[in-house]
Amino acid sequence: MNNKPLLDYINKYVNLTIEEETLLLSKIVNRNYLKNQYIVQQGEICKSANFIISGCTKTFHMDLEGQEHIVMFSIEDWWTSDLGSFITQTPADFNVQCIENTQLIQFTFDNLEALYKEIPKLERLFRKIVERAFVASQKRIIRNFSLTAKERYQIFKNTYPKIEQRVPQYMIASYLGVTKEFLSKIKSQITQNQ
Amino acid sequence: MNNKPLLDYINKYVNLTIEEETLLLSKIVNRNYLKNQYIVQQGEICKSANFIISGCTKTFHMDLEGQEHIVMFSIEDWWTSDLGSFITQTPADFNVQCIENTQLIQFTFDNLEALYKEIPKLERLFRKIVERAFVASQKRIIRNFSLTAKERYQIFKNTYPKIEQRVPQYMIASYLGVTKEFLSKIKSQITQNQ
DNA sequence: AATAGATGTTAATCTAGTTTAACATCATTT
DNA sequence: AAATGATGTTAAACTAGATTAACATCTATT
Repeated sequence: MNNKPLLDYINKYVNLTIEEETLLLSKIVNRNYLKNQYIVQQGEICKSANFIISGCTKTFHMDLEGQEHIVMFSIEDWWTSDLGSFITQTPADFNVQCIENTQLIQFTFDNLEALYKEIPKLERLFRKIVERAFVASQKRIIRNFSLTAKERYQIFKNTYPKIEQRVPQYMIASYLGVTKEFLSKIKSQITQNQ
Repeated sequence: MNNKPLLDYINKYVNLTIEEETLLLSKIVNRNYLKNQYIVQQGEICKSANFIISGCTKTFHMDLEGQEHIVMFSIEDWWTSDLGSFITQTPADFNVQCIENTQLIQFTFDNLEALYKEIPKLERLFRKIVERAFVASQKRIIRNFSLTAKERYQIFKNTYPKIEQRVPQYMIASYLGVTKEFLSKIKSQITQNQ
């Protein structure tokens, strides 16, 4: 049970007393997933908000043609979930699947609601988490309509160099919203110009 | 000073005492904007969260080529702001401009922070507002990559019939992420098939 | 009522990104 | 070491949507 990364993370936003920490830890579940396992499946209600201790996940939507569209990769010290489904307790639009063996800490919806009542300042913490998720979502929309695929790739590479190393090219293509063939073309264009 | 729509709205999420209502009303500003005036300008820090009493606004990003990309229209009983800029108090990515004369209620960043301290349950209210904004943002991302322009137009028409009547076609094209010429083509395709 | 400016349509040409398909490379299993 | 499957590359033909440009319609102002 390695809960330190979570407590360190929370302490960046709000200060908990020892009693509050103990209460919080009593409401979480530590869980391990194997590579390729699903944490959330599209169509089911997302039952937990998950803080990653180790590993890597992809969050993707599968459209009516059966095509995967990745919206996010998550690694250590990040959250992963279908936050929209979790928040509204309605069927998920996204799948969250492990692309490495992944160890995480889960907050169920009911436990989190109970925690809000007992530790109101967590309301502030989760407001800030949702705010950050919202800002990231908005920035992604802007990038998608105002930049070319090549520009988006370069920003991705600079912003998440660790992730670029860690996940296969065809998943990065899906994240960027292009085919793997076109990403291959972009990469050869970039290496030719330097 | 017509503050009733705001109080009705808030009461759907949290119950305020008379004293809390009075305190809250002391921290807001009522303001009128004329058609074409800007509530937020890209590059400036967004100073207020705005609740619309009457009127209509568009929220758009201007890219490096000078092209407008509308991400949202807002009408009565909705919020309008560059929420990302407001939350983080960093330069706005978006412009918010009135497309009709617009009457709104403004919360400044500092006043809202003060209100959180004095009325902690407002933390819950604004968590929920941000959650809803986040969900809408995610749904828009999914629509943009999994649907064609024609499908997106039909969803827009069904979801916001009032707005479709109220704003010019070229703004709807910008919202959908296509040129006004292509939207015109889509519309003639639709009318031909019925 | 005439002019100007804002909005909408149609049609031809163009392009960023897709599709298909053939082949290359690498790791894992038998 | 051979076979299988997962990943990556290249190139040709194709398409959704953009661009350009000419014209139509509708206001609002003088």
